[in-house]
Amino acid sequence: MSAAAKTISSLKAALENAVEKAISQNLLPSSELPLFTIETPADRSHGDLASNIAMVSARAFRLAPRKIAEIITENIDLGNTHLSRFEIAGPGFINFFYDQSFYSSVLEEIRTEGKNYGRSDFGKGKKVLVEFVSANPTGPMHVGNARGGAIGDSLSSVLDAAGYEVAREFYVNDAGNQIEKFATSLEVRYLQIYKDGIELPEDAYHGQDIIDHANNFAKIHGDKYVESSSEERRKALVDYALPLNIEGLERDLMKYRIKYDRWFRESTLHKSGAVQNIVELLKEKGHTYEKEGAVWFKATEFGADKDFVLIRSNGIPTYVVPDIAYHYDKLVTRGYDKAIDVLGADHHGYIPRLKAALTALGVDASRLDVVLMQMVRLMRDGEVIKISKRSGKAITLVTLLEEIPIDAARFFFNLREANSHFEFDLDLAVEHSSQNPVYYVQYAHARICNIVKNLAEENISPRDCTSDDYALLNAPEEIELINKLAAYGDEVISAAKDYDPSKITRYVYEVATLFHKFYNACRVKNDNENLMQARLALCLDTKTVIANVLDMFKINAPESM
RNA sequence: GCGCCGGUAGCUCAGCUGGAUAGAGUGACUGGCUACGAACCAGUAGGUCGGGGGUUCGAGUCCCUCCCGGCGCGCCA
Repeated sequence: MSAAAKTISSLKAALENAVEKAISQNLLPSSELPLFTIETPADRSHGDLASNIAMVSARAFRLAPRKIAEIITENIDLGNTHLSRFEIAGPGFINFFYDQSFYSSVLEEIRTEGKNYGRSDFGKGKKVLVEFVSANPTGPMHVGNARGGAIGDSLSSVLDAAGYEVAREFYVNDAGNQIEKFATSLEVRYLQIYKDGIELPEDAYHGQDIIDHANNFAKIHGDKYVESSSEERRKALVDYALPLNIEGLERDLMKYRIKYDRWFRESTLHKSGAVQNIVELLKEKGHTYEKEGAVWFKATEFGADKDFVLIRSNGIPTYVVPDIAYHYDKLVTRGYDKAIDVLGADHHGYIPRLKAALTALGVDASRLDVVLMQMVRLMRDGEVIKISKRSGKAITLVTLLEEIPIDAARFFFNLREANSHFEFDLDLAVEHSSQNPVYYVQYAHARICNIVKNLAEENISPRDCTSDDYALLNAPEEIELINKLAAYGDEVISAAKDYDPSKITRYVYEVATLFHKFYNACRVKNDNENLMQARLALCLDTKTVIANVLDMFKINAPESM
């Protein structure tokens, strides 16, 4: 447990003991203590930690909050809490202040833990499967996938740091209707090379990539498939193009520094009979009925807003069935404790259905969590770029990554919480990339490396510091920076709890801000050797925290820039 | 029509399970390199937290209602 977390839990115990003691001495009436909080006030003049214990218990003890606060503080024992001073303020807050031992222990902790600083066993090794991007292999990825990729990959890393056993997975939709559409599109484009008057259907894929596939296919096989059966032709085209597309997805995501533990093929669920099995299971349990030749699932009995079709009247399952089978596979067959899906907000209506089906199958649906991601609005020249899949004119992930640095893309797409509507300004990301917040953070890291280098050239190297050395760090800029570094472990846990890795992006930005302020206010190199070493230690600890975050998010932490 | 998400400074967004004077970046204006990198820092200006009710010691945060924007509501995926 980090020094910060330890202090909070010991303070909580001290407050509870003080109340107990006061009750036993009849200073407070015997009554149950309501839930109270301990938090870090926004304004540090209100202490390092503040509790509302006196205010929330005013009713229970039938005393004025400030009076209760007095009684509690008269009976509190702050030994071993890293807190020495307190004051009663405002409507009845009790504000506590760290003593010097707190700062020393934080700095010492970071120095010893190094790369492990911030990691915890909060998740207790629970197995979680994070599925993200899972773009259709029928075409290139778009900007929305860039956001999904950054969020999913970063979330996985955060969960890992918080003590979960994490696997990353990409679900490949290599079966079903969209593959048929893919086949149709390829077929038309191929035939168009040799014949006139063949139109591409409105709802087919209109992108240039389909035309390229058809042309390349024709270069290899010529007109061999023009006169063959449509079935044969479509199969040959899909067998040619689909693997290329899947390889492309893998390659492009790798370029984006995303490496999956597994690429899970939808087709394996069909081959293994898992899809059919789901329908059979639901039928056996009596959760289905037939209507107009189709098989329906009684989803309303399991919390969904309406029933839905499992097997169409033409005998083909709807897309939901393989999805149910896939999640059943994650949670039951493979036994993950949690399945987390990062999905676009346009899928939100389908989540209750999926959960209803899992419930009907006897799976605890709360084991499936969904991180909904709002759409990205792409801006250029102050105007929204409309994403049109039909025309194939969407900005692809590859194009985007050619235009902006990977570091910037990963940082930028993980800067805003998933569930917020997000505007991506291409002009800013491309033309003014030096203003991108990622450079601000990287610059802090590079600055520290530079300080260390300069001192080394003067034969000054870091040594172990004593608590007396650390005690010299008492400028407001120094104290604030240490406080921020101390909070890292809790920030990771909080981000893991909320499935919100963007909190850590914002956190590391704040660390950089406080470092830059410190840098401008306090010179590391100075005449007081002890102070210089203490500041050097603070620099190195800051570097550790920044590097840990950037490594976690697979963003470069440069020594110079 | 029903459901989900959002509406906080000119713009883009934070605001932890309701807590003390609502924050940051960016844009505007003003300062700071003969000192460890100015890709930085300091300062000024800018707010009826979409509107209106309610809950309580206390509301940007919870409840109700209305307005505006995005997305869903298929035998598409």
